[in-house]
Amino acid sequence: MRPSRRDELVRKAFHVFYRHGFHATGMDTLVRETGISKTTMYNYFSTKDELILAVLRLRDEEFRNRFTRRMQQLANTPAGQMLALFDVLDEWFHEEGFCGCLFIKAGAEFQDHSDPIHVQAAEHKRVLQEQFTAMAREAGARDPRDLASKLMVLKEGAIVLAVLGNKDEAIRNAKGAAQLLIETATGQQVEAA
Amino acid sequence: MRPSRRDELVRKAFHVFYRHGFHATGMDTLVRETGISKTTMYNYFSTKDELILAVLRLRDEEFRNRFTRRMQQLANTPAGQMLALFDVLDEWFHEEGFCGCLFIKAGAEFQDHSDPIHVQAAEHKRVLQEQFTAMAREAGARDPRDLASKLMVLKEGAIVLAVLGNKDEAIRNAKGAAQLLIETATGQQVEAA
DNA sequence: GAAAAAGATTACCGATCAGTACATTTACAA
DNA sequence: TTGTAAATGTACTGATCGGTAATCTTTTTC
Repeated sequence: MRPSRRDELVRKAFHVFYRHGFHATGMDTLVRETGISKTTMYNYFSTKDELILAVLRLRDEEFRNRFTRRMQQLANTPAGQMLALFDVLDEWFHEEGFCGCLFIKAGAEFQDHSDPIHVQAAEHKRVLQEQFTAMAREAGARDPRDLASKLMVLKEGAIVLAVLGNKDEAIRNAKGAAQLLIETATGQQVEAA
Repeated sequence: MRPSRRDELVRKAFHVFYRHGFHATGMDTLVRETGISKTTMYNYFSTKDELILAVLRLRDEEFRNRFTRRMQQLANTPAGQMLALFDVLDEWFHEEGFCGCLFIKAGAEFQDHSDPIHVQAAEHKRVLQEQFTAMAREAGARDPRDLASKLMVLKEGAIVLAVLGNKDEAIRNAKGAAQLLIETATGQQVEAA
């Protein structure tokens, strides 16, 4: 049981689900796009939902790792790193193939709150918010959870409007609002990169 | 050609699409849920996509009417009315059957930017932002479009986190951030209702 | 080099997909 | 009362849905 083949499936399935949606993508489409036979898929995952869950888990880990690492690269101070979230978002928005947040899509397509896929999507947001809360605490915010939650609101809003509106306007306004919030919450000036 | 029957179809189709998604809802499901025969449906709309477009148009009009009217009811000053957006959102979040924004879902399920359904969803956000811009101008904001866009970001973010996280936390933080933004942009104090 | 594990191939299952054909019923207007 | 159009029920199309079974080929492992 090589893990590489399974990872390859999950990674390619992510791209198809991300671009075309979960319900709109059939297993036969995945066979065609990935070149992996259906038998092999169902050896690794007994249902389509389990494959989707595996895709969400992989994306969750990679997405959070990438964002936190890049935020730390772009600024020195904790407060600056929080603001840099919106520069990382900016980079992401302008990548080729960007079409929104996989977890927002998952939450939208699997609305039932008891559905494991919905739960997994919600979990991603919860963990991310906890990471932001830790950063806000480091930055000396009066109410770290409060600041982190407000930045989360700005982040999700920016993503939605990047898809349905103007990327640059969305990120500019989200970042502007974030700067005001961070400065108000920490009492320190933060320079926009 | 009575318009009431067609409206009834669109209205009931909205509820099913809203709750279960577009791709996940088949035309046979709509027949079962609405009690309207498939033949009648295809008399009014020649494709499923056209029905979806009609649903979006109806929802767009009713949603914007309701929100602007309720915002005006809840506050007297223009600035207060803008902040009241988040009280109206709060009411909406706690309605039975709330499960997010139909236009965010439409934009997520129909990702192609040239798809008429995606265009229609984006148009809803654009018109709403124009309405907010007019209100921000009335409220004396230095840069009305800037304030309106920032409030849009907060609104969309609150909706996403109301679905995938905690409704009360989302609305509390969005409103708190909005108050700071409105006061900064207009230079006047705004009381939270 | 042989056993065994993994993958591919192909064909298939019943159910559902969007959409259509057609004959029947309802409702309203002349 | 009759003519007409809207609305209906039923049955159907070919395609696709998620998932399975059996057979064959490749790769790994001892």
